[in-house]
Amino acid sequence: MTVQQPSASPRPAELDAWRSYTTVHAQLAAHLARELTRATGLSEADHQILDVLLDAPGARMRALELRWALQWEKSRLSHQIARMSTRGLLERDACTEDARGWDIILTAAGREAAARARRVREESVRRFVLETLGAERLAHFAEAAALLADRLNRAAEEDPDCRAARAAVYADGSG
Amino acid sequence: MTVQQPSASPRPAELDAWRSYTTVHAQLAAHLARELTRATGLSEADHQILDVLLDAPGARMRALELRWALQWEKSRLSHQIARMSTRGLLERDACTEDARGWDIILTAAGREAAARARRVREESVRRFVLETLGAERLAHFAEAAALLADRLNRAAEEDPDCRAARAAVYADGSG
DNA sequence: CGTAGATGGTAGACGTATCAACCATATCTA
DNA sequence: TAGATATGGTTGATACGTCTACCATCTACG
Repeated sequence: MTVQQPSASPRPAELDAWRSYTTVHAQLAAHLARELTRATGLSEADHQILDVLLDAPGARMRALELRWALQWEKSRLSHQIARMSTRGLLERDACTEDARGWDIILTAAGREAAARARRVREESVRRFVLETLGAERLAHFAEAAALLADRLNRAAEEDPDCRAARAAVYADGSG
Repeated sequence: MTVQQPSASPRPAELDAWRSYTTVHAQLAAHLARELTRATGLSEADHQILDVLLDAPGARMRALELRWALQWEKSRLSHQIARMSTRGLLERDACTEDARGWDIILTAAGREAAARARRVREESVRRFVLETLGAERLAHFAEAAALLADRLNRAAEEDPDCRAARAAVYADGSG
């Protein structure tokens, strides 16, 4: 019979699932970012950098390592660090092992902001994500994320021009 | 005994799961956006607008409806529409039902770009997401997204100041 | 050694996202 | 009907992300 639908497209259900998923994800991310900003004055990007540095020995880390941890482009990191250091959250220091590189260090203010931001974010994630999905579903998410990370790494190998996923991705769930 | 770990924090596993998930999601999104841009010259934002309009009757829709569908802030949509109309992808037309509003219409070029972008994106999602996760796991994603959407709507009701999720969210999986 | 290529990081330009302030129209209420 | 308030949309400032080009240093290989 092949009933042709008037104007609606015959979109596969899977793609609709993907679309609704991405929409909700964007909203959730926006909401969490807004909560963070209201509570701490920090942007999402600020928080990500601070949070990684907070766990680094001596609150110090090479820019390169930061890039690996966050999977950011080098230009993005460079700009972000420049902005944050003018705000006194971190400092650059010469890197001994490679004269091209820099060590990034949390200032006292940065350390405090990082700790505060972490608390706020943990609270938000607990309240919005954990409570809603439960630990089990969240674990499924992480599992799926690991699969996708593998896929991205494979793509990066096949197409070296694709910088999206060049280094190993932090998604194996074991730190 | 209480063996205190040297410098590593006692982060709950769930929060690590969340972090690795968000990192991978960001990477995947970046990768898909890059594929789209390379193939069509369109940004992710362009694509989202075009894709919604493509299914609208007459390829015409009120800006307000676009905002609902995409869950964007009005300022964001306004800027984006301004940019896209200078590129000839869409046009504004007076709205008959409310003199404050505007109808947004795809131009011929916009319609073509929208169709092309949709094909490219579907290809990418199929190749990266569907193939990797499988339909079942993706359905779980959509299901989880629906839960999160409910949670966001609830938050929006409780706190009217939170514009993040004011209107109904497209996440019930049934269009 | 010395040169060629790769790599860490920076700089500027441009597109994009958010916030706050604003204008015009709509709606509600006295 | 008039005034108060809410709402659709625009504007400008600012922060953010990406791209391209670039500089300095490192590494390989002659």
